[in-house]
Amino acid sequence: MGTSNWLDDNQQRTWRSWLDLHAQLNARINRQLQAATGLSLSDYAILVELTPEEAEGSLRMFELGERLQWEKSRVSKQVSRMEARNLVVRRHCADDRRGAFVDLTPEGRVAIEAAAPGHVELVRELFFAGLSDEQVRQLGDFAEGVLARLAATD
Amino acid sequence: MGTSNWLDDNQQRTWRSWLDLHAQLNARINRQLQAATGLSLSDYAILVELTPEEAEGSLRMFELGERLQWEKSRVSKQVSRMEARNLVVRRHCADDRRGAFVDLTPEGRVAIEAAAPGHVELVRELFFAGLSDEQVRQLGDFAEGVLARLAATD
DNA sequence: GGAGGGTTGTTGACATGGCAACCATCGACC
DNA sequence: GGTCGATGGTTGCCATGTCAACAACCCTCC
Repeated sequence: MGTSNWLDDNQQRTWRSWLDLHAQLNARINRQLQAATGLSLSDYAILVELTPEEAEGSLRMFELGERLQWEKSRVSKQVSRMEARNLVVRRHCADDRRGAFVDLTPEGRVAIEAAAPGHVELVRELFFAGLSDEQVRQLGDFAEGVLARLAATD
Repeated sequence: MGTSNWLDDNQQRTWRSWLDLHAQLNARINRQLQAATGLSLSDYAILVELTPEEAEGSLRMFELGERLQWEKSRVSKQVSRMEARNLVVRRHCADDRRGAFVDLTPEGRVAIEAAAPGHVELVRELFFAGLSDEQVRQLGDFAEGVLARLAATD
């Protein structure tokens, strides 16, 4: 238990706007993405994981789960939905017969490449506007600090 | 369209950890709250709005919606769920026969008062740990800045 | 005084996410 | 080579949130 048992006004204000910020920003980005490309943020997240060169358009389910920090059931359902829309395909894994790969389809690649510029633009415009490199770094440090504490307390 | 069409490494890292942070922190806080008190974050949010003195334990539906920036259907359903658990009650509004008040019940007040300390403690521990007043202020300014931009672009 | 447009709130259909139970398989160890 | 705990993945159930349609009511303006 800390010294004081409450948040001071400053913290209160920051916490409130922080919560608010997340809700608003998320909603806005989701809507933009949905309207412009038909993708949800979750679709986008999966596709982003599958595009880097080292992934070669293919990852195991559990790898997706680890990278995104998603529950395995969430990954499974998300992939099912995306498979139904031809954005990805499941492929059996020879080494481990329980396992499954998720492959990016050509349609999936087209979709992410079409979606990325507008999405990134919006993020830059709303989130990074007017921040100096130094401020961006501080924000990143802060976020990583909290994440570290989250991981530490498990 | 900005000069560059992508995020630099610094921004990339910050954006990633920001997204991650939110997902993790939210999940953690929700679990703690749920486990310790049986309340969800949404329950908590509603109760918090109803407790300040100026509210006197009673607000109109639409006021709740405005303060929390929630869709009206979300408010409606959330209140229904909470009413079923005796945390709040709906009350007819005499002035406007379409309207409804939401009143905090004694059970609701007990619940929020029991939940608050542990919740706040966790927030302080995870989020504010090690931040100076000045850093807290900067964080708040940043959040409010983004919110202002969100509001401005509507 | 009533027509029309904006509010307030509810509902239903649907998409999403968490949790727990489950199945199949793997791998280590005896 | 069989047993057992851990791992990878799917499924069902439930809670939550969005959107669109609706119903009831308010208010303004003619």
